[in-house]
Amino acid sequence: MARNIVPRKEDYSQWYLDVIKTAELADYAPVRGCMVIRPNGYALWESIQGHFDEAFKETGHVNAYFPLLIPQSFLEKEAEHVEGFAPECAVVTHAGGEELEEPLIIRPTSETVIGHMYSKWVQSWRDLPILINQWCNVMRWEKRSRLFLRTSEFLWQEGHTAHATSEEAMEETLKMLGVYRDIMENVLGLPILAGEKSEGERFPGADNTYSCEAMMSDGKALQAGTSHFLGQNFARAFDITFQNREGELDYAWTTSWGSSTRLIGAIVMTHSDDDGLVLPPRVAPVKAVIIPISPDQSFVDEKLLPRAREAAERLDTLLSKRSVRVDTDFHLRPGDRFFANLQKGIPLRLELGEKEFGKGLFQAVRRDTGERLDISWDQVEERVPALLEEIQQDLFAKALAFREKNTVRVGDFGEFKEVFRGRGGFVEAFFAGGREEEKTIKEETGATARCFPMDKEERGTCFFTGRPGARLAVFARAY
RNA sequence: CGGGGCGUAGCGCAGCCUGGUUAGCGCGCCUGCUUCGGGAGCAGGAGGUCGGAGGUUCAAAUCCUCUCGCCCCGACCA
Repeated sequence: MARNIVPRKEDYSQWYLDVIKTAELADYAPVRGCMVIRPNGYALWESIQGHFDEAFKETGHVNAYFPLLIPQSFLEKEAEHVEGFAPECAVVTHAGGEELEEPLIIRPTSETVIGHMYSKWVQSWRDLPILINQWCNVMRWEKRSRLFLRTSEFLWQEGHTAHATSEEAMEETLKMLGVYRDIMENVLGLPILAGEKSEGERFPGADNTYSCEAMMSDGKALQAGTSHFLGQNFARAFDITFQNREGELDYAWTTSWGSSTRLIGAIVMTHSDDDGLVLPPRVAPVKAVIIPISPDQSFVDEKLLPRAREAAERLDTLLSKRSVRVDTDFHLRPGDRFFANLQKGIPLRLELGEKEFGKGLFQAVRRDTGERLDISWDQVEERVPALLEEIQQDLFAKALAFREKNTVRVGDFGEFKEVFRGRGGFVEAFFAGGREEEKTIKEETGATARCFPMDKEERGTCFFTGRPGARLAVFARAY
């Protein structure tokens, strides 16, 4: 058992912080609420980025970069938007030794600047659609921060598109939600509940918000990505107009969608255990580590290392570059070496000691289950990728089974409250309430409506208002 | 922003109430020897303006005032 990590059952949030610390994903920055993403954490982010970026480009989007500073007046152009973001904005009032004529907001999101630019770029229906994404940092001043889940500055990706018709914009909104879901499930191993947000949880300025909701191993929900149908709200505010085929002037329809470094928190809280980080192979920057081990250093240098390096090279060409590491931390004792690799979440360890060398094999140890199995040298190229794939599938299946086990359907508020008096999890219930009802529910139980899942388009009697024909919603306490 | 707690070595803490040698302990770190297939043992060593400022006093980590910061619990949030 790890002695530098508090067990999950004892103190979940301390466990979360300990896992991040021992895996060296991040550290606290000198500025309150900010974090330093350490090399291991950043490599993970780069891996996540790579998968998303590829998918965005596959679906016709291009990358661009818009400025960090936004004129304060821009934010004020969309009433709901400013109301939603003003409390958490950091404002630059001085620069060059003088007070600025107009304060500049450090972007909490970029709808406004991008809207401003789109109005310049769009004149005709021929200029549409515009499909732009940007990778950047944003700042939302948080009262209470937690590494990766909620920090004042975070890294993310924000897609901003403009379309000629409402239908096309809605199609885009849902398409990107699907892209998120696909990568989150198939690469990050996070079972996703994709659906529409309730009125109270909607993005400020959006007509409709859709989200990907994941369940963490403490039963709480985490919003892993959002996709917004902005209607013509921002087009009106920023005058994004175009002449349509009929020669009439019309407002464009826009969307925006984002996912952030919060995903790293989601990965940690979905797969990790009391020994530390566990990473799904497809997202793990290092997928396997070969550990040559022997008290006899000359045997290591002459026999084990060459064998380890050769296997690593063969696997690298098969998997992806630099995805198989050879552990050369010989200054550490064996136990330390095993633990160091274990706690960093590397999916597969391949141990190569004198015993294995004599038999012409590696002893493979799965990070997720601890299961050991021998792999002979000539089968490495076949069995390692297969094993990694198996781990990927198993992690997803395990997370999905956990979510299902912790999801219950309730029919009235009494049952509802009962669930959240206990361990929580996801609660399915028909719901027809609005902002006020959501507020009451949150006050009494701590739970909020996460989404109306798209896979479950059922109707029934609202558990709270008793109205008929209510949509099925999922409630949970959320991060 | 309200309620509670805490700032002493890289980390975790003791000492403070009742002021008085050179401010301790554990982990970590450094050096050496022995170990080495599952977080080693022994020996030696480095490391502190006790969060900051002011005050009381012959004397302050300790008492007083102010201040800054952090953590936890609530309200707000990707």
